[in-house]
Amino acid sequence: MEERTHRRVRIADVAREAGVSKTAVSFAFNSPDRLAPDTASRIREVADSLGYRPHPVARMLSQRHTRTIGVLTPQALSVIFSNPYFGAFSEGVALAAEQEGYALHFISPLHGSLASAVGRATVDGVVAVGLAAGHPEVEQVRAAGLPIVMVDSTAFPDQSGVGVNDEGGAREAAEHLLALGHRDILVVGVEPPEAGQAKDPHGVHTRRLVGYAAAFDARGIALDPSAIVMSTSSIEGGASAFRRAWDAGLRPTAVLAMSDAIAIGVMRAAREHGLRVPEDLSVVGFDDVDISQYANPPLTTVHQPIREKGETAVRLLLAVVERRDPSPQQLRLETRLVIRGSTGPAPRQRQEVDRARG
Amino acid sequence: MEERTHRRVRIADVAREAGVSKTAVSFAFNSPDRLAPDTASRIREVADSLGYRPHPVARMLSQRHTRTIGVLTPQALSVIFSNPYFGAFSEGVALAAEQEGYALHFISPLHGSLASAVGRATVDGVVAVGLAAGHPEVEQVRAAGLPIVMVDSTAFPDQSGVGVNDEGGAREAAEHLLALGHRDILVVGVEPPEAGQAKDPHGVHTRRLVGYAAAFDARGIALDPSAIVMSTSSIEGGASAFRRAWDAGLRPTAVLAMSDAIAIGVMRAAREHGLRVPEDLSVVGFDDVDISQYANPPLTTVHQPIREKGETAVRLLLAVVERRDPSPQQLRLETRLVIRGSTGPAPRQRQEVDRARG
DNA sequence: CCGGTTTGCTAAACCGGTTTTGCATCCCTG
DNA sequence: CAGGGATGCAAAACCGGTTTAGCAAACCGG
Repeated sequence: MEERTHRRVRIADVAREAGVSKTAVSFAFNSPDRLAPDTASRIREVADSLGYRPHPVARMLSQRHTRTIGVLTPQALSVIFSNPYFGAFSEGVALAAEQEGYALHFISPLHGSLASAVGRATVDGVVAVGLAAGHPEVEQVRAAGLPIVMVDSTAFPDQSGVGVNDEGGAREAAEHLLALGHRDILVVGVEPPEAGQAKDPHGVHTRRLVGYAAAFDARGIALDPSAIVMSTSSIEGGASAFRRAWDAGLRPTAVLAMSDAIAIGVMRAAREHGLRVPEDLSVVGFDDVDISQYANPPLTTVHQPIREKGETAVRLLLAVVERRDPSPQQLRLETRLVIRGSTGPAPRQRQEVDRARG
Repeated sequence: MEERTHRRVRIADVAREAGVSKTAVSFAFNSPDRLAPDTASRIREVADSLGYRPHPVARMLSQRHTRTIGVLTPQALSVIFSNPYFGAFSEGVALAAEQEGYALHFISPLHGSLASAVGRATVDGVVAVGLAAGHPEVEQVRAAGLPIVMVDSTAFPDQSGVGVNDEGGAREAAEHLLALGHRDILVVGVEPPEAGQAKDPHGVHTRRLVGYAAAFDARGIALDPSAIVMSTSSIEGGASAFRRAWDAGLRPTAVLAMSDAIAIGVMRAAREHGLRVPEDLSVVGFDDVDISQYANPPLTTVHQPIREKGETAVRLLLAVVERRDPSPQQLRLETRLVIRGSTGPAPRQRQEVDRARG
C-alpha cells in the first residue's frame, strides 16, 4: 500500500494535470458559473480521478470562517456526556446546527485549562453553558471577537442569551408541596460542579431558591436555612445529600430537589431508610429530563424545554454570526410543573411527631 | 464599543510593535529557548498588551495537524445525544481525548450528507461508531489519508478496531433464561437506525443473534425465527415491538432484548398487558447502561465496558496519529451477564397453557 | 469595422501563522 | 589573533486554499 505514503493531492496538482490555473480549479468547485461549462466539468473529472479533496483547514483560513460552532462548558466532557440534561441540551444544539449546516465542536478544559482550549478552538461562535458572564474564558471569547450566547446566565447587553423561568417553576413546585400540607420541606440545591467556580449571585441555584422562597413567603412561612443542603447534580449526590440531612436529624415530609438526578437519588436514599414515596416522603425534581417519567415512582418535576433552549441558543448565535440580525436578544423560555407520582399529601402522623419533636 | 469593528491582532502587528520579525514572535510563543530570555519576555509583554492570540486555523495549516479527533456517526447528532449508550461512549472518548490534549469534533450528516460533513471536518483522525467497514464515508476518510478506528465493526487489516464480545455476552444471557426454565423466548433485535444502511452481516445485531442461537443449540433447542422481532433501540421502540408480538399472538415467558432501552420498553408494555416482571415475564437487556440499575425492577443485562471502549478507541487512534505505534490492532473487550431483578424462574402455568395452545 | 462589453481564464496577492535557511555577532580556544 | 562554533535574530519559503485585479479574445450593436 503506497497509498499510505502518498502525499495529499493539492489544488496545484489538479491544475497542472488539467492544464489550467489554480483559480480555475477553485472556480470549478465553488463558482462553476464563472467557467465555461465544459472546462468546469473537465476540471472536476481530473480532480475526481486524482482523488482531490480541498483541504478544509486551508479553506477555513482563506474564507475566514469555519462553519463550526463551539459549545463551551467549564466541566470536563468526560463528566458531562452521560448527564441527561446535557444530552438533551446538546440534542437541541445539534438539531439547529445540523439544519443550518454547522458542525459542532465541544470546548472543554484541555489538560485542565479551559483557556487554552478556547484558544485552540476553530469556531465561528460559541454557546456557553454553565458559565457566569464575568467568567474569564467568556471574556477571552469576546476578546477574540467571537460572538457568544450565554445559556442560563445573565448576559452582557451586547450579546444574546437564553434562559428559562427558574423562579416561576421553582415557585410552582414549592406551592404544590405547600398545598399538599407539607411544612417540613428539605431543599437540596445544586452546587457548581467546579469548586473554583465562585457562587454566581444570578446563577440557576439562586434563581430557583428565590422561587421556592417566594412560595413560602406567600403563605407567610419562612424557609428554614438549616433545611437547605447542597449536592452535586447526580443520583449519587442526591442520595448522599439526603443521608447527610437524615443523619443531621432532619425528618422532612417532602423534598424540593433542584434537579431530577438529585430527586432520584433522594428517592433511593429515602427507601433505604424505610420511607415510601410518596406516602412518607414527597419529592419534586427540576428539569424534567427524559428518564424522569420512567422513574419509580414517576417523578413530579418542573418541566423546562431543554432541547428548545439548545436550539434557540444556536439560532440566536447564528443570527449574529451570519450578520442577519445582530441585535442581541435575551430570551426566557417558560417552565411548568408536571405532577406525577412522587408527590402526595403530607402524612398526618409524621407531621405531628415532628412538631412534637421540634 | 469600537472593539467590535477592531481588526484581529496578527502576528505581524506584534512584530512591528516590538520591533522584531514575525519569526521572533513565533519563537517567543512556541520555542522561547531559541530567543534571548529578555527578548522573549519583551515580545510576550507586547503581545499581551495588544491582546494577541495566534489564529488557531493558521496555526493548524502550517503545523499540519489540528489536535482534534473526530467522532463519526451515521446518525444525526440530534437523535443520538440523549442515547445513554452514546453518552457513555462519548464519555470514554472525551476522557482519553482530554488527557492527551485533543479536542472533540462530532461528524454527523450535515444537510443530510455525511460525505460533505467528512470533507469539512478538520481532524487528525476519526473514531467511527456504528459504521460498517465498507461504508463509503469510511472509504472517504481513508482516501483523505486520515487514520481511522472502527468501533463495533470489522475493520480493515491496516487499521485498528475495538469491539466487545457480543456473542459471548448474548450466549450467557440466553443460557441464563434457559436455565431458569424458559422455553418461549421472544428476541427483540436492534435494527440499524438508518434505513439506507444495508444489513451488515458482521454487525452487532448478527453477532448477538449468533450468541443467542449458540445457547439454544447447546441445549438442542431451536431458536424460532418467528419469535424474532426487530425494533429501533429506544424505549418506545421496545414497547411497540412487544405490543406487536403480543398482538401477533406470541405469549413469551421471557424476552431477550438487544439493548437496555428496548428491555425497558418491553417491561413497560408488558405491564400494560397486566404482566408482572419477573413473575410473569423475564426480561434481559444488553449494554448495561447507567440507568438500567435504576429501572423497575433493576434490569438483568449483559454488561459491556462502554466507556472503556471509547477510551480504547481514542488510544488506538492516537497511537497511529502520533506515529507512536502505527501497527494496527484489533481489540475485543469482555462482556458479562449482570443478574438483577428482571429475571426469574419460568412461570409453571403459563408455560403449560402455552404448550396446550401451541 | 470600430469601440465597448462580455466571456473565460490567469497571475498575483492574501489568509495568518510556522519552519527553513542564512547572516551577523559574539565567545572560545589554540 | 585567526578560525570555528554558538547564539540571536531576520528573510523568505511554505502550508493549501480563495479572491482580486487584469488581460486577451470573442462578441455585439451601430
